[in-house]
Amino acid sequence: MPEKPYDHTHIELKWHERWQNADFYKAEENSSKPKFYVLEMLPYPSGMLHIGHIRNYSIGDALARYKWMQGFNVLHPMGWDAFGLPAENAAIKNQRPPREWTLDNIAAMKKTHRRFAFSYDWDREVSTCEPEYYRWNQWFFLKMLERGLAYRKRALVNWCSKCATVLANEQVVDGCCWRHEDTPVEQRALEQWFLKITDYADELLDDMAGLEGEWPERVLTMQRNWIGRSEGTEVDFHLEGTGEPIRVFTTRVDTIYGATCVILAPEHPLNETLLDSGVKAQAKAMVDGRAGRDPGDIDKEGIFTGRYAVNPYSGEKVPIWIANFVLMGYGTGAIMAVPAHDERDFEFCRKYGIAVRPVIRPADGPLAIEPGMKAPYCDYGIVENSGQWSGLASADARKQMSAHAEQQGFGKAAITYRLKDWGISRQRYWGTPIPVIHCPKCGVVPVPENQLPVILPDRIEITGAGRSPLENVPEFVNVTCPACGEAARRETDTMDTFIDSSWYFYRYCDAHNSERPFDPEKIAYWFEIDQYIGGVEHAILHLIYSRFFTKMMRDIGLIKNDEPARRLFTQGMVIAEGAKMSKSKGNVVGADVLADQLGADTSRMFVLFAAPPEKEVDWRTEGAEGIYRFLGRVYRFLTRNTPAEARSGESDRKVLRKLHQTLRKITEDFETRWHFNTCIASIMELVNQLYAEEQNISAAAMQQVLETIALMLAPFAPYLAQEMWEELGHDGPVFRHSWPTFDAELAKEDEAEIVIQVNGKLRARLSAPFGTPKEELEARALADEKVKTFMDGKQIVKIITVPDKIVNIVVR
RNA sequence: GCGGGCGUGGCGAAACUGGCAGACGCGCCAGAUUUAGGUUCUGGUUCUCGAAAGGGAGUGUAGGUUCAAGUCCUAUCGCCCGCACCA
Repeated sequence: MPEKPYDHTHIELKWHERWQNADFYKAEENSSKPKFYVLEMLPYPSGMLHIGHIRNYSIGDALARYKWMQGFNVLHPMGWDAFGLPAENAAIKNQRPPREWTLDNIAAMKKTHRRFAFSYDWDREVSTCEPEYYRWNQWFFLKMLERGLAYRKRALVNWCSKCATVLANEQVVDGCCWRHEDTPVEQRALEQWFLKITDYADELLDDMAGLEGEWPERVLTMQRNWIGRSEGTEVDFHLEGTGEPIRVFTTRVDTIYGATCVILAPEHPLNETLLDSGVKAQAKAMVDGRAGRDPGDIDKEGIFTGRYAVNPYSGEKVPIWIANFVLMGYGTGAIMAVPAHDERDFEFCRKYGIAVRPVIRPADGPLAIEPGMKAPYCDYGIVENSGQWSGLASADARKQMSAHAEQQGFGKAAITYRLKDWGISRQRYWGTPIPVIHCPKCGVVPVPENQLPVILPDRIEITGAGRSPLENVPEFVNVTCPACGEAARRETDTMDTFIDSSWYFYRYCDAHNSERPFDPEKIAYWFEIDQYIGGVEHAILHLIYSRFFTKMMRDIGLIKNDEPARRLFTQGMVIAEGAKMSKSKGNVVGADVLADQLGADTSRMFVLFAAPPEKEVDWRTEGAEGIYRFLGRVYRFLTRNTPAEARSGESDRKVLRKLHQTLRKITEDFETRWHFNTCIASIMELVNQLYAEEQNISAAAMQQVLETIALMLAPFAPYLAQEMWEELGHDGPVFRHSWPTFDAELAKEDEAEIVIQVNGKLRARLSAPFGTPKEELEARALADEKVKTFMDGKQIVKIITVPDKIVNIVVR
């Protein structure tokens, strides 16, 4: 048969239309099948088409198709995309989300998402921009409010002047906004809504033990650090004169006899009364000087307050300082400085001439007192010069001294977390409105459940003035109080969109439920997620929030699982122009162009071929032609060999062996490593061999090989695979066909190739049947002419033989 | 400073359990087809000595273990990521 040229545009358009119009790929759920849940992408309002996600698409996509062909029920949030239609498709490609939030852009976005949510044929979709999704976000909020898990307080918050909104701690990167990396975050005092994620700090930490081995170690470590649990003691020093307590937190109460001053954070509340106005200004300057700077670059600075505090253990009077290295956000915002045993305290006290007094000695040495010491001394050992605790080991002293503080009422053992409650108030237009009403008489009143969802007004003006644009919409703001009926104001803050992503994957299981967020029975069927795929960049934001939400939903009785995802895979990012490809940077052009020029199959497969999925890749398109060429080679080979011609078949054995070896490699890789780059390489090898043996393959073998190639390509290049499937005389979707099984016997080589080494260097090879005895292999090796020349005049010391593999002759 | 990871051709990479380093692709070189270019097909392509056969060296660097090391161990240099005055 004459071959046809590979016309990707024709093929992709043809199947695009067929897939869109028919209910070709309608989800099919069968309780007798195993389930498999792939999640690889967050439904950010603007995230759908994001190039940074092309790797997710490709990985999760290929995996989902494979699992589907294996006979699993697959729930895949991208709906039909999972079964063929890539996001880079022309039909939706122009709906790139707007970068600047103008009214027009928001209108466009709503349109995009409406279309996205309703246009495809899979009934599990959900869009976080939809009113129904607002309803359930708000419903969760009210549940948390009932349980005291949501609360409002005036707090110093992170503020990005470019976003004109508040940011969560997790959204502050190097002191700057995560979306504007050059804009230092300011601190402002505002009334804010918080979720009490700290209630779950211990559980979030402890349950990580069960994720060990299933989640990347790196992610678990990051979460542990983020939660930052540390055990210590809270102790009240007393302000000299008034006796007012100054509570400090320390992990080393055993060193308290070495405390030579107390240091407060510059924003510590006590400063209000402690400092005169000149010093207050200096304290303010300290706070400002710290913003947006790398802690390593900031010199320690302090100011003596002129006041003193009394050590409750020793009764000693020590000076009170304020210093820029003490953080209000951690512990109590006040510390005792023990310069002899802490590096930072040491540096500070040396600078300001404050006494350094060791109280710990090594277990096997004396207490060293060197006036000119250059560094803090001996971490753990025996406590000395510490009243009744002298002579105890550090650890014992810590316990006993904590207990003492509690008995005497001036302190207690305490656990401190770095994790803070999650500030969710945003002054944006596009988040879920927080469903409460502020009534002058009744205070904060929740919106009754039957009035949900509170939806956003259409007519708004974006001011960027640092107040929610909703405040300028009277018909939104002015309401009557649900409790007393008097005039009241609606809350104008909206929720952090990380709320959406914290539970969206549950909603995928039951997207059209109008009674509840989802049906618990459906969740019980699908959850936990078997395999979650996402970028490392979510290690502490999304992946802590969603774990928190899961535990919260369990506690309100909706679900049974403690954790959202059993296994997590973090894929590498796509880097362009030295930076992570991201929608806020706008450096996301490449893949669209590539898909236009070479097609969706090529761009998808190219990304998979570039590197293993956990690795970062630099986005570059040189080399994409290689993939295009390969797909063309496959297609041309197919079309000139269908129907297959009658030929000798003398290469059948060889070709089928290669076929089954390839199939084995891909099958095993899908089960374990997902190194699709090598899968694709092995298909290329197979095709190269087909070209070489083309004239000697029988018709039956040809048909079998081509069908198997179509099936093997289906996860990677769905359009071409589908086209091949049709050319080979099959109806229906190629994904409906089960994944082919490899035959280990057919994959086996006839003979083993034995490598002959002399002193570890390759000198010859020979072929021998599998299982040839050692002695025979050695005899044949020694008889080899080449080997003889290298042994010439030397003594054989020993011979190491690994059957079917290697003979190493050691000579001297 | 603490924690994690990575260093392999001109480039992306492969080598999964210690057993042939560089699969596969890009790029480059040559040949065939073509009026030519492009496409396609075939062959070559780590470095180095050699006309060739063939030899030698080679996985950041220096040691070590082993019959055998890209892979294991020790030290060291470089790069990347995360955390960080966290008391």
